[in-house]
Amino acid sequence: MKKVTINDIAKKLGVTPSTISRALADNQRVSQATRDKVKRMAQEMGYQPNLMASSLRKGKSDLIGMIVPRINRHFFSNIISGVEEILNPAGYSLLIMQSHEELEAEVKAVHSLMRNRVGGIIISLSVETNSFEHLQGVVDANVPLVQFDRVCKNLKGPKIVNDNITGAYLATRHLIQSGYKNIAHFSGNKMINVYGERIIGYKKAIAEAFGEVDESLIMEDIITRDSGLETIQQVLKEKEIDAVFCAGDYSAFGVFEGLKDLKAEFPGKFGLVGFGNEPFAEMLHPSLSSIEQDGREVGRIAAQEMIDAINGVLHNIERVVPVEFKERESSKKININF
Amino acid sequence: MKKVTINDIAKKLGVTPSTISRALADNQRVSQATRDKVKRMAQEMGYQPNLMASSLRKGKSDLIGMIVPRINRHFFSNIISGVEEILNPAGYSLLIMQSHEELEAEVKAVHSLMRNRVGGIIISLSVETNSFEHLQGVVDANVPLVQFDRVCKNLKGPKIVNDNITGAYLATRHLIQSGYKNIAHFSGNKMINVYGERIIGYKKAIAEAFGEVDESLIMEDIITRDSGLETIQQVLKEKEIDAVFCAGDYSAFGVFEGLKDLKAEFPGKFGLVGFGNEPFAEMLHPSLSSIEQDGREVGRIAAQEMIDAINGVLHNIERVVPVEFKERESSKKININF
DNA sequence: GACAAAAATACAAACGATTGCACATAAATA
DNA sequence: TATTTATGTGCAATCGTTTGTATTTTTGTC
Repeated sequence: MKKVTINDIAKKLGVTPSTISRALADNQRVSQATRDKVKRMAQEMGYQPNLMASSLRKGKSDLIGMIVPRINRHFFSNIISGVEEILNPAGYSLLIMQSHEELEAEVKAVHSLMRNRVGGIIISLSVETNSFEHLQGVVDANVPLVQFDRVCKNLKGPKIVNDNITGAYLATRHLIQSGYKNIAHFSGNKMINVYGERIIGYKKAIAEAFGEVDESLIMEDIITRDSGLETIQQVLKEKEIDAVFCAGDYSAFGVFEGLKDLKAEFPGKFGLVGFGNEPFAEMLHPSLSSIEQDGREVGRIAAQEMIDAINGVLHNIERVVPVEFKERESSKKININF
Repeated sequence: MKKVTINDIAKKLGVTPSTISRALADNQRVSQATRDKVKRMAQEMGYQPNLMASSLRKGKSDLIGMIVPRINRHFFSNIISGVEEILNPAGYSLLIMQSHEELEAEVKAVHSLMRNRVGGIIISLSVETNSFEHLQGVVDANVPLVQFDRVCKNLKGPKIVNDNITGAYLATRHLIQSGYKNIAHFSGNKMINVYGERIIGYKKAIAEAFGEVDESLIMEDIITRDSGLETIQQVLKEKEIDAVFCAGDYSAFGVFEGLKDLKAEFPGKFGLVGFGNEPFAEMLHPSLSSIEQDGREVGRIAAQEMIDAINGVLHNIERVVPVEFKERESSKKININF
């Protein structure tokens, strides 16, 4: 029941462990005949290399750490799939941790990954993350750090982000073209790149159409369903708005619920667009217009950047992945009743 | 930039590495004074233990492998969270892999985890899995194997499953109590425990109410949205049914779409219940009745069983986690029009 | 102050693989 | 035949910890 090692094979074949090691690695220094013999025997004995020993000796592991806010977000689970798609065939395995949007958990996760001597870390920051020593530590330890989606520009290394500006611009422009005039934007914390960029896109579209932007229509820290619901209820009492562009689908759903509760004429008199295109977006009635982010592609690029970095080519660039506007019922043309 | 090891600390403090090792492990054999001194120095030097070296020496790792069909299923991502909740504080990390419902990927994942010398494997089988050598290999290698949800009864070790029979029974009984008489069941592959059990629950409720079961109303291999949609369209042409109990929410959503397309009077003349309570279930209009599975709890139990197994107490039992029926609009009382 | 018992630390061998260097055999050249 | 040059293997150290055993130091007792 004991695990078979390279030494067991060596003994069986009457050669030394070093020959076995080389044979299995297809090293030219051992003859083809021996290589075949060794491989056959390894197979037969059910040998599985001990990657811990190997990594320890080689000083690098084939484990890649990945930290995401939560894995049950459509976008993040797609990214994970994209990363796996590239990394697994290349012989790497993923050590996945969730930060649950908390800085403390993120710091712990980073340390845990470092203790496990991962070959690199792929991360999307938690909303809480406002200090970066834990990540600077990764960089300083010479462990490749690839960031995606929610990134910190001050940290060296590749950053893969969505085209948030264009996405927000398209969403807002579409609402404008549908006839809506007073479009609010429910955003997140604008210090976080993704939300900051979406605000820029929103403003660009508004400015283009109406000349100036009413800053009071931009509301921060509304990314959950509950806050979306509460805010729309509040806002409709105070302001004259006829559409909302939400920086996330969950808050958009909160708005959606609020509108239904208030028996608003929606869609038709009120427009709504989300961001992220969660699976439920198209299932709603009316279906929710949203911005689709290509998570798989983000993941694939992140993985490729990681492999490059491991091989010594660390690109200090930001790669922008295009997004797509999904037009659905929630933002359809305004009903003009004379 | 070099990683600091216990040898570095030892040299700095003028003691041997073994003392450092013991001090950090709070071993009684080293004096309290030395322990404090060592810990302070370790902290100061930014020491992070090399878990690969440690695992190699100890012959066991703190990495736990986890294989799920897909992480973007609400149920599975909840389970992962539940597992993390128990395992992370206990000092273990999760190596997560997806089988994407394919046997080949599952086998590869198992081998990859074994090469990484994980301390144990927590798995839910792919739908394709009909041979079990890869898992028998895990058991034979004395690596704890904890199964959940989709399990193989022939493999030794803990199995954590939902109360599928009761869930299906409740769902079906509710449709009956709502006045529906011809209730079809869209199932999966009945060789898989979860689907087989749901069929049993369905039959039990039907038999209890109507005396006998019309086997032709049980349709297999319908777990995707597309197959749900196609099947309902087909079935409604051929049979007189007024309700469907689906073994999953995705197929239920397919049925949902089909009913809308056909402009069926739904709900009211047609009842529908799903299984799994995906987040979208309550967002639909009409909202979808479903069976809520407590994924977190399943995960917590699986993790606890894993810890027990690692500590030498491998329970060869099946633990059944209760489910909850979520009554919503899609299964509301039938409209009787005289 | 001598001596046993207890406490603290040191020594050294593992864990399983990798790899620079040395060594042997065989083939090629002088 | 002697000598060089490939070619294939073996030797032994190493990666960073852990841990059984040996050794030293401290403490306590008479």
